[in-house]
Amino acid sequence: MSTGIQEIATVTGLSKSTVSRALRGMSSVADTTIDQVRRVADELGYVPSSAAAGLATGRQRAVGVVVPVIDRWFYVKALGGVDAELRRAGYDLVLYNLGGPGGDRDRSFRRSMLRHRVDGLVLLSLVLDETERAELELTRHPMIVIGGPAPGLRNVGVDDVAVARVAVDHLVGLGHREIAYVGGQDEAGMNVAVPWLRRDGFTLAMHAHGLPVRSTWIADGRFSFAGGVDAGRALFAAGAAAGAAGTAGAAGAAGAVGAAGAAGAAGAAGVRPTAVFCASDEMALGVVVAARQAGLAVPEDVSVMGIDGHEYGEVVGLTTVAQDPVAQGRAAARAVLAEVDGAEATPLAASPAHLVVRATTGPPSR
Amino acid sequence: MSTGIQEIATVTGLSKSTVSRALRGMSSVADTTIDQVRRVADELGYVPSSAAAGLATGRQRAVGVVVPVIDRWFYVKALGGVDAELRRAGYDLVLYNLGGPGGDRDRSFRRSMLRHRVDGLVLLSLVLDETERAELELTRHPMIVIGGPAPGLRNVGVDDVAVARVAVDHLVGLGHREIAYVGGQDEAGMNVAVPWLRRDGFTLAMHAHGLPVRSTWIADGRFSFAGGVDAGRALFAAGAAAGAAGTAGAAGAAGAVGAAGAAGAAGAAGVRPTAVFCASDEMALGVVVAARQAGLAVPEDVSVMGIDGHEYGEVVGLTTVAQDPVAQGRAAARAVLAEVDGAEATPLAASPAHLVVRATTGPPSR
DNA sequence: GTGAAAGCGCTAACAA
DNA sequence: TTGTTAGCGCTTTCAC
Repeated sequence: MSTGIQEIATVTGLSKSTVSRALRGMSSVADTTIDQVRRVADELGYVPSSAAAGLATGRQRAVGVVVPVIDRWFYVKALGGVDAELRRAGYDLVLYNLGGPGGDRDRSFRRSMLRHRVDGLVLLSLVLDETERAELELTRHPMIVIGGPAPGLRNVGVDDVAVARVAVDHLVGLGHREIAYVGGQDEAGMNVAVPWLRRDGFTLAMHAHGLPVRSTWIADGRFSFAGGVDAGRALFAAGAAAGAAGTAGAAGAAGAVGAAGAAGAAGAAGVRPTAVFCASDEMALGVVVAARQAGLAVPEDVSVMGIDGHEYGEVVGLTTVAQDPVAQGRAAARAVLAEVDGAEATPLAASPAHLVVRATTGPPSR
Repeated sequence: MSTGIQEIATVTGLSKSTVSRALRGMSSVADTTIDQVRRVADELGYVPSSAAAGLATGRQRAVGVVVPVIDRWFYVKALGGVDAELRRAGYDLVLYNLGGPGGDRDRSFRRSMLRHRVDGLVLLSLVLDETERAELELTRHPMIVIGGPAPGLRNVGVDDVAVARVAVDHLVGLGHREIAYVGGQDEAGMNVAVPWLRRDGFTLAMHAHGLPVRSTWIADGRFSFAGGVDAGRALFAAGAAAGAAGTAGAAGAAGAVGAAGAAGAAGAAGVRPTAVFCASDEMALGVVVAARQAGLAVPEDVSVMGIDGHEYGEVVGLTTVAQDPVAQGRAAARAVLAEVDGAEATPLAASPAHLVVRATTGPPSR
């Protein structure tokens, strides 16, 4: 096809090797030679072949990122972080999207999927089964997971149990005792560990404070905005009418957006919680919408908080325990890259997360 | 390193060529041979080398996707669509993220970036300058852009002017005459064409209805949620106090979320628009928040609509002109794939978009 | 239906 | 500092 290293060699009268070295700017080549080669390469419109280089070196200068689905805030952010670090190192990023539960997860994992196209792998929040692990191991690539801990693999991520504790502590510190939890499995994300860890963290923290965890206050928000709305509706169905009249005027603002009929949703019987802790900001945002639809003022009637540090939450004043997925992505990328370069696989520290108190949490009114 | 085609050959007593053919299931190979080869390959844990195959065939079975930034709703969705189609075809997806204005766009475009690692390219909403175009052309890869039309390249995307017209028609049909527009350049997205086209479409449609386009009602929402909030605040600053008292009770719901101080923002002097048309749902969502913060009921005091079909908008009842970025991604991927396979580059039809009337638009109250 | 041999475009010893 | 010589692991004529 097009121009190869050979052409440059003939044009310059140099050998292929020298051209190759010059192109890579190796110090053993005369500066003048380098310049000349570069110039000729430019004139000829030379485009290097990563396949050839890869074949020769055994290094593809690319790392793969496996995501359960892409359209999730956390994955997108983490992907961005991985990407930034790879770009810095001159590595390409090959995206392997499992496409959710509907996607042919099995086939995707067929070892041929990897085909030695990448030198390492970053797995986003997945828990692999034995077969999958085995197939991946087969490629002998450095691997690291972002998100939940995975057996046998190094991982970067926050301490989910601790994060949940921080949230509960905040709420309890404000005076809340009736705290509901919105979590649930992220079916689409196929992430198993994180939801459980956060929920366990919630339960543990509640127990630590001597507070009861009512089963009717553990709602499923499917880790999505819409799921959060649903969970909120269920949670607030019980005492909706009461709260509305009391504070609607005081809040000073009204929003009719999609409010119709919300109060009619079926919900847990009994009293309404004074605070709702959500395992993700997207769900928390949904719960806030549900609260408004149910005629409840936030945080006067009910406090709501999440986990993540989502941009929308910032704009809207959502209290949260913020983590930094971009940094996690970068850290993961650096780790694989280091391992690709032969470094020892040292254990990784938990990523930081910190409480960000904004406008959706406050002391309970009763 | 590990197992190659050769090992399988020696173990089975066949030749490399036959093994190669068998592995690819070519019809010229005996079925029994195919089975045998496959079995041995499995036992040996054989992993094909895409680099070697690529070198030999000149085909990498991978296509590159160039995005200005990844963390934008549209790009993520489109990326998902491209990915789905590529996976179907057994192609890998190499992600080239320009990383926004801060990212070294120039360096990224260096032709060596592409290195023949991919057989084709899908460009998300970018307008390239001459140099960039030239460098990309150099690789002689089939290319297609998603989003705005780009000179000299095929593109898939909605007819932005028409979409804006549909929106304006809807609003005018409802009785609105005082319509504001929230658009602006998406600096991060580095997309030039689309914002202009939508704005032009808005202006054109307004003129067609004989309606005035006030310059103070053309606000910059930076194509983001936060930008939408800012734009909305500016737009609503003028008549905030008046609207609030009138409808707060009627809306039946109150939200205190981050409401403090919004009314104090500087805004355009004069009267408030009765409707706001936003060039994206994210901005529209922001405008809705700003309206609520300004004490305005939606759609009683002001109608708001966007473009996109964002999931959040659905939950929240946002009226919009929905497009399908996933389908656009698929279409683009199919087009490159076809061209990679030698098909003629036939022109692509505009992608469909349709009005989705929900709860944020209604007749004007004055 | 299978084998032999010649590369694909580059890098990497080893010489010079 | 530069050139020579082998491959890297696969596909692909062209024979058999």
